Amino acid sequence: MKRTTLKDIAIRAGVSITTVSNVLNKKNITSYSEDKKQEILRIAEELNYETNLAAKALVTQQSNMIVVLLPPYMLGWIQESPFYFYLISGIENKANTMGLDVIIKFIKFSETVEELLAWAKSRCLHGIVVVGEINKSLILGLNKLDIPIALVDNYTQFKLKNIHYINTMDEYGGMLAARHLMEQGYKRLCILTSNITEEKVDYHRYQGFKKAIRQAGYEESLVIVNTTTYQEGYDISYEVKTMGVDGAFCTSDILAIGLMDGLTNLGVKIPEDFGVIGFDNISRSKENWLPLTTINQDVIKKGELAVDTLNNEQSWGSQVKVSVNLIKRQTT
Amino acid sequence: MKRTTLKDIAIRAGVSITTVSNVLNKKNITSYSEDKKQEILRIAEELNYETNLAAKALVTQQSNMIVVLLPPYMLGWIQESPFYFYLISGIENKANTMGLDVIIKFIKFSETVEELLAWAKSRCLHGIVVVGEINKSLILGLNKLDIPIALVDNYTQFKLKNIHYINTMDEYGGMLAARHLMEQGYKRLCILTSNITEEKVDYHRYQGFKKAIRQAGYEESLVIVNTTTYQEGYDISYEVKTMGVDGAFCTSDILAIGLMDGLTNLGVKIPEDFGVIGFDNISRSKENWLPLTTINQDVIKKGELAVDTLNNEQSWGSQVKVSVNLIKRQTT
DNA sequence: CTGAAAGCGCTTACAG
DNA sequence: CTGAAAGCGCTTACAG
Repeated sequence: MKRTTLKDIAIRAGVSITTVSNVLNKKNITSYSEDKKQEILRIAEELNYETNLAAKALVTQQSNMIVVLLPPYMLGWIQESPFYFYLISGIENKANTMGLDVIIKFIKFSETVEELLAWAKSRCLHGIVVVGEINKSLILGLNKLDIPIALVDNYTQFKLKNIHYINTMDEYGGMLAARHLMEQGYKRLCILTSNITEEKVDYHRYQGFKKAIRQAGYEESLVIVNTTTYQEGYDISYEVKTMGVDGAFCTSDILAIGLMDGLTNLGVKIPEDFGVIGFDNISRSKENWLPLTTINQDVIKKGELAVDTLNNEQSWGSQVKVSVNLIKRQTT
Repeated sequence: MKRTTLKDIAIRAGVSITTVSNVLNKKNITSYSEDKKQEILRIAEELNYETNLAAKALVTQQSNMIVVLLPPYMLGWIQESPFYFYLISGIENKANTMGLDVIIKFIKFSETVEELLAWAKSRCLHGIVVVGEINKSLILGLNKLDIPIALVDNYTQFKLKNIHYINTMDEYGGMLAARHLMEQGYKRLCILTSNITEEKVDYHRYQGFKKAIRQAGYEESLVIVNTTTYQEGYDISYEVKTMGVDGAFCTSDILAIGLMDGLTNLGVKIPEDFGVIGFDNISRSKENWLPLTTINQDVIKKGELAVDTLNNEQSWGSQVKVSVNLIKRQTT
């Protein structure tokens, strides 16, 4: 079953390939008679014509594909929540409305920057969405390809052509969390976070939390975990219990749930004796034996925004920030 | 920055494009002198050459891309677990080792079969992986494209060229669940499942469960839920409690966890008074306030197998079945 | 207003 | 052993 080409249609319609291409691509072209246009459309339909996108890509130098690059640590994390799946669905959804397809690529630990760049180059991508923290030289390398890049949840500060940032109001979220805990009467607060360096999302959540606490004249304790996972939260619960604090802000929901299960197991009553608040509002935070108070962010929207900014030259080097809000449930 | 082409290399090396193409593509071609080969490779490297995959696709009629098609109901489900994200990572991982890229596509409710077929046709796909239940006419339509299709967790029975099935040993898993419940001393068992029709995964889990129960001379009760979600499990718990049963097999882990939280909330003691077993072994079943006994399946492997079978003409129309095993935790 | 022709970058018979 | 040439299916100046 050979596929129909423009030539087939042209022959059948008794016109040139140029004409067929024009009619098919430029919906409101006026230079052809309505009759001729209808006839060509009819034949295309009849012959079941579909553009060969590879051919189109070759001549236009544009593949109509974007790629979502997921850093290696992501595979360990998806275990924790379908969070990034939502992000991807947002990306895919928006991309589709723009006639773009999305390739998904999990970066392997064994993959070198060069290999990745070679790959990206060969695909003539329309854009790249990078999720989370990623090798800086990779960003710089990708940037040399001269195609738009959207960095989601990434706090590097490249003020470059083609580079866009999509973030959450992490700092504000941290403040909301601190204020809520204080409002609920908790007095000795701690924050559980992963290693904090300036370029991490958790750092900004921590900064907001700290500011609000200090403003109120309180002190905060800092607890560093390796990764913000259920297991880490659970395992650290004994330490937290013995610290003499009565409230905790965890930089991810799954960490908060682990902590809360651990504390409960140690006989700590939540929310009576101890308040817990998370961040993200993953579905599990609601669907849990004790629904979790958390900071909500719209991750699907983040995905959509990422695709949007790709074509927006105005936003080169600048950050788009998605808003957050507090969702009070039963752990505070 | 114009990209390097074969022509650029050919000129620099003083050979023909054909020669360059041959050297670059056929690693162990012998017809050229080692010196010349090295020289061409060196120049390619120096000029930072990368194949233009669009051009290659055009001439070979093959894009080196596969697509993962996710049915519309999937978006509601991912909420429940990162289960399908794992599947995709398995697919992506295997595909990458074969030099294939994977496009991800969430089918929208508003999308017609025709639109989908038109899209698939235009992309010159190397293969299609379909996840879950999907419109039969879509399968048939895709099949007309004459490219390999792997159906994962799909129980239709098309014995056609290019059609492959990847399933789990669902029936056997159901049997394991029933036997385990009985061994643990539970006597009046029920199964919670979504609507059971022959072409659904849950149907087969139910069949296995029923068989084992009947073999043992017991009777089973059947509880139908709309979707196998946490909320449904939680909401049905009162009904289950009043049914006079002392054990339940839920066809998904998340449903089991919902049921168990609901029952616990009603004062039912698990596992003392009531046993619960799930299916899938999602990460949450382990990382839970009360770890869930469940039937484990290797979903990453399923993804890898799906890609594998794509190129295997032997398996047209036949089913590959991934094994399962019981994981005893604290709910039985 | 319409179409012949060049060209996108590659692969692959085929001729020398 | 090597390369000129055709061709994959499309778009787009440009000429008539």
